[in-house]
Amino acid sequence: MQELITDILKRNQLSVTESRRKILELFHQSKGALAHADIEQSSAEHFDRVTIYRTLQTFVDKGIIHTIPTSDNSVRYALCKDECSAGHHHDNHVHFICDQCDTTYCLDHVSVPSLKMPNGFEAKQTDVVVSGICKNCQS
Amino acid sequence: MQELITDILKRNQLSVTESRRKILELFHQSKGALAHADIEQSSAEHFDRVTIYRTLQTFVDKGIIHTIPTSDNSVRYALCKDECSAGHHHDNHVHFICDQCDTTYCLDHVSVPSLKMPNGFEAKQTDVVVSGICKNCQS
DNA sequence: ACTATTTCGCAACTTTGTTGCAAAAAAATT
DNA sequence: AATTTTTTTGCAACAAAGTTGCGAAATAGT
Repeated sequence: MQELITDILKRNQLSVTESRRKILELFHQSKGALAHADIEQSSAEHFDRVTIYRTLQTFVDKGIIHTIPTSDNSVRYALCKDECSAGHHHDNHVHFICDQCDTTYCLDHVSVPSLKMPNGFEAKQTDVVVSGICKNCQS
Repeated sequence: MQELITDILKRNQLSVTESRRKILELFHQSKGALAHADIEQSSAEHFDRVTIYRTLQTFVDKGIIHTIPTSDNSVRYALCKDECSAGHHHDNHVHFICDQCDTTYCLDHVSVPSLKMPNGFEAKQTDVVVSGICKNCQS
């Protein structure tokens, strides 16, 4: 695991620091997306708030993670797939947010349908966020 | 115009106050969605920040406006269509945000496709936000 | 091992959103 | 139309979220 993490950082020309390794590891351990607060409250480790903000921004810039638009407008981040590269995200999959446990999933195998835009509108990116009950919360 | 505004407020059992009339009027004058800051910086009128927050929340509760999920996670509001009622929004249309002028449109005639969820996931609501170039920014 | 560069953590600050409460305005009542 | 009741407003104070500058510390390059 440690080697994978270090490798990802190096591939993206980032200095391998403890904060970056630990935060990236959190993403790899987590099933769903993480918010800034999730990382800050990570009991194992204490990270400075500013360091978290800067690390997340760096990862987004490098295409390691991407932000997920949520209906309650809170910022969440999830790992990108391999196709993403610096400055160029290809996250055309659907996101799912559970109403009960609030976990955010990337549904990699549900792809975004292409929609016909009205005259004059040119679509460049489509974000789809589905909410409902996830597989762990089904009674 | 004033009568329409007053009528909407009365239909929703809201006291007709100056702030509510003016803010609701802003929405009716605007082509796109409005953020809190747009209303606060409305040159014509000065509203207290707190009043704006509370008025927007009231309008959302009554089904007069709805929030739009954006990829940059800023909160925007737009007028609901007639079918919306208190506590029960029916905004299953697609939203469009222009990369250039940042205007947010409700594409009322583009409906949200239904997607097949993976086993165990139960979809309750689907939000679609398309970004690109709007009809006013085409060169 | 030493030097140059990058990153971190602290402090201070800005922006965004919330809560309690007295004053003002709107609605209901007489 | 005047008075009472209810609702809403605006202020202050606070809480949360995010940003910036800068010296100290850690990482990378030689």
